[in-house]
Amino acid sequence: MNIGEVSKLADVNSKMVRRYESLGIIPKAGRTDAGYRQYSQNDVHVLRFVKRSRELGFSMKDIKQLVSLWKNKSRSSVQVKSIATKHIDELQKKVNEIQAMLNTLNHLVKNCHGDQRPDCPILDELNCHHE
Amino acid sequence: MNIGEVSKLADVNSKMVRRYESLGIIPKAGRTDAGYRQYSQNDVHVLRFVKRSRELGFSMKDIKQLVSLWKNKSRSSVQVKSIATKHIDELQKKVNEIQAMLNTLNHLVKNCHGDQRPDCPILDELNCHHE
DNA sequence: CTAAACCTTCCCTTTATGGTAAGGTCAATG
DNA sequence: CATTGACCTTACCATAAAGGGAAGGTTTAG
Repeated sequence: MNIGEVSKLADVNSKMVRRYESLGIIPKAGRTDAGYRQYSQNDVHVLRFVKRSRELGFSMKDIKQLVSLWKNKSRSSVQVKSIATKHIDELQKKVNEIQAMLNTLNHLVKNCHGDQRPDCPILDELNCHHE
Repeated sequence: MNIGEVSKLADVNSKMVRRYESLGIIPKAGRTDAGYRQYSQNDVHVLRFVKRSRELGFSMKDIKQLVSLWKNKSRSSVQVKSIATKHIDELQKKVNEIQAMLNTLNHLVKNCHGDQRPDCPILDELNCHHE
């Protein structure tokens, strides 16, 4: 099948299919005489794996490794687990950072009357009185 | 003072000082005959405001508006509040997304024995059995 | 044969933060 | 005076992920 069909079946934009190929995440597709990429049902399978990994926030770099491990039947699960654990740590760190911002912002917004008057605790805080 | 000093005082990389200028977040600095940018204590103040805003995760676009409102003494606090509220919504949405990823990932990792054996619930999940 | 639908590669855009290169300026020191 | 080192300038490149759009070749249906 052509790239358009594999793209539809895997629900991955064809632009991204080409990109995954250029990044080495999926193997280089065979070509017709005219240069059109050709795909099989198995490629749909791989692309869905990639898509699901992206939905879980894995980086392209991690996904490349995950696909490789997935294909390698003699892998050890500890390798996979360590990639996932590292990713969890990064996500947790990001959540903590954003949550800290939210705590501050929610506090500021609660104290801002939000009317036509110019005085504003939000700007006051940004103004770094505390430094 | 030169860009190096204002950069140190505001704790903003001089690269970023130039960038903020090019984005119109801070006014264009005056120049010496040799072309060196010149800054005053007030510029330190503005840069600290920008830095604090970045720490709270505001986008450059938002910060441009916030600085403008901050300087405009006839602003109404409702304008500031609406920028902050929109930002809170975006951050909250991001936290929810990441938290959903974390829930899934934590579950998967808990069920993966993580040893030398090849069978791995993490890869099984990514494999989209459920679709 | 032509027009639509599909494919190709290449460059551009976004967001924020920098690295690096190539070169001009300034101040201190020998 | 000349050199050296610290500082400044602009300009281009890189990151990460997902595409938009151009310019052009191919295929298929009418």
